Amino acid sequence: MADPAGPPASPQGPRPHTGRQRNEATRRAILDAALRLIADADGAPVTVDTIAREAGVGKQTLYRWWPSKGTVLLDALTDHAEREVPAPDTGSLHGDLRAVVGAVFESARTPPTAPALRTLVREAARDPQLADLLREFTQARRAVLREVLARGQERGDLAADRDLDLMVDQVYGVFWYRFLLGHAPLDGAAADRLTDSLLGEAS
Amino acid sequence: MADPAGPPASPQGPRPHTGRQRNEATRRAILDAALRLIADADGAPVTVDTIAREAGVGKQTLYRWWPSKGTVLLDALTDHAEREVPAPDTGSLHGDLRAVVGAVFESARTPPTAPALRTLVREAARDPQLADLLREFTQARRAVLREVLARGQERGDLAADRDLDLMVDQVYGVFWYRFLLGHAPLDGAAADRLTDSLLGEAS
DNA sequence: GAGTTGACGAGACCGTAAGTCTCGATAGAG
DNA sequence: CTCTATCGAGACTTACGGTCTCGTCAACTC
Repeated sequence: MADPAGPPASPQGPRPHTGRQRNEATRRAILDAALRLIADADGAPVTVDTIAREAGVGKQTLYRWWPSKGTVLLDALTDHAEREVPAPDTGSLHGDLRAVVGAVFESARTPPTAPALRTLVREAARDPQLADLLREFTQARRAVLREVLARGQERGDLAADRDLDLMVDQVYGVFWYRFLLGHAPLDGAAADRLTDSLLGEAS
Repeated sequence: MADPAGPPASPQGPRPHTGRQRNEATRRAILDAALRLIADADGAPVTVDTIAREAGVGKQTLYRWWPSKGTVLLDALTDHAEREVPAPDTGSLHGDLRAVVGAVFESARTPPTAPALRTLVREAARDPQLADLLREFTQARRAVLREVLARGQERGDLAADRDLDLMVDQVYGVFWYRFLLGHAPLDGAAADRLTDSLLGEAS
């Protein structure tokens, strides 16, 4: 009751906050350093000590705000990447599908996203918690693709008995497979052919 | 993996081999222990010390014959798995493709292959040399699938302009994607639908 | 302004696991 | 019998994620 000038929207807090406050510049420095290192070392492991030193920060500062190294890396990536994935609307299923596939493929070619993703997947192989977060991160992108397919099915551009989840997995399966192995390109031509293949249209 | 001491057909060898010889039982014990541990701990990391202790063997004995932990694991898996992958011949492209896809999917359900593969991929994420070996291991299986598709294309069951490499990647992409994420089944029904999807046949 | 509180940089410290080194014992070849 | 390479055992080194401590410093309260 004795806090009339306190922060608003905090009717429950027994004590709002005293003491030194979090330094935003420090947060940025850590995220920037992480992204820089993650992008430079393509796939190579990035250590916590390196991030802290690069950011000019103590390790404890890092662990005060993030529970693990993986969450820092993921935060650094998502902070840079767009959280929103716009669903295309070109009027035709073929056009929409081609747009989404192209956008997915494109994301793997623009640094620093590509090397960062590679590093992140490497880390996720050892860190189950990070693997969950990464799944959640990709969920939005999967949902957009599935939405496009469902719309096409409603309009009758896609057979009613097609397995949409399988089609989504065909796109993301090819994407990750080629992205991680690097044995075949993920360019526009590949996007064209995959789109045609999925819709049963031999070009 | 390492068998440089071939007594015959060695006109160049300055000294054939003196001293105590390699104990075959020891080799088997290591491989068996590795496979057992790899299968039990589904995806969980398997340490070198554990393998050595389980096999009743010194660590140095292990490192005398294998250059790294990953190669031991891969050797344990390939020693168990069939190196030869028979190409099916059902007479029709659809039948052959369905058979290969089904076999690929099936391999992920029979222990100890499935958990071993999972562990191996985890290790490969950190060990580039193991990643190469794993790629080489899967190469034979990819080749079989591509062969089936090429045969179908020659017979005219598949449009001449279809991208066979992309089709192979669709199969293995879906396989690995679902195998590692586990968000969707890899059963016979999925194999049916994937086969139909690839051949443009709405069932 | 004085005092309290919590963030800060720095770095010692711990646990774990891959890989190396050493040692005494042992087994096959000559 | 001797020479040499393998064996089991385990100490040791290195690397890294994560924790703990310490002295300092900034923001908020009284």
